[in-house]
Amino acid sequence: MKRGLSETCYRFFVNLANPTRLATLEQLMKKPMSVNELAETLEQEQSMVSHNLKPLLECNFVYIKREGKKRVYHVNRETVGALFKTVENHAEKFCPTGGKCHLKKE
Amino acid sequence: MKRGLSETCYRFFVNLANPTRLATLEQLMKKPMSVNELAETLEQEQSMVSHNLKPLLECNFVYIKREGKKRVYHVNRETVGALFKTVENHAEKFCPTGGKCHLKKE
DNA sequence: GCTTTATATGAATGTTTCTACATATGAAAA
DNA sequence: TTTTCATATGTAGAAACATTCATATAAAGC
Repeated sequence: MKRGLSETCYRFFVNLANPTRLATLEQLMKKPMSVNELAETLEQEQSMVSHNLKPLLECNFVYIKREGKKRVYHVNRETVGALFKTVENHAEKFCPTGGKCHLKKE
Repeated sequence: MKRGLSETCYRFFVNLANPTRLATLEQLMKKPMSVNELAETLEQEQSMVSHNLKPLLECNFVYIKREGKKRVYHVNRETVGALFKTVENHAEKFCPTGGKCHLKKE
């Protein structure tokens, strides 16, 4: 198959196409957090959060700063901010349901 | 799990996290095309292209204009252009491999 | 050096998603 | 109104992913 930019895009979007990782990014947009803080906030197990932080880190959607024993995760605002803005705009303008189309699934 | 905007984002990104669909969008950024034209360009089967156009259509990443017997697909430039720009920028600035990290997989 | 705390990793399981092939639909042309 | 062209849909098997629980690592404080 012909692949240009889209080959780069693929890993990028695969990484984002996960509810835990998206929720993680969303929380980190509010403020930087440690793994356990994230686990509490997201109401997920710590191992789950760790597993999902790994690919986010590899693609530099997040980065770490050590603080004592903790590893505080920060979001890459430039990229993630732009993405979220694009999604919001798209949902507003192009989704008749205002981005709630996933509810169809039920 | 806590979900806000990220719930909207999820379907959005799941839709994009597919090589055929991304390649489709990439080609449609060059020019509008019919299904068979896309199939040829992408070197994929027509049924495969159709299958993958469906979710893109549902989320309004693309839209159709009839032309005779053909259904010509157009890309939503506002959204897809913004996304591709964000990915390109991210790859340039934040990916040490220039977005070629997927090659690691081999 | 030992213990504790914080985080990461491994592996098994179940679920989702992709792909391919076969077939159906539907509009236009004849 | 039959044929043909263009596209869409159904479905089964394979592949990829997510999730969970168990366990490993690694740094900090003692």
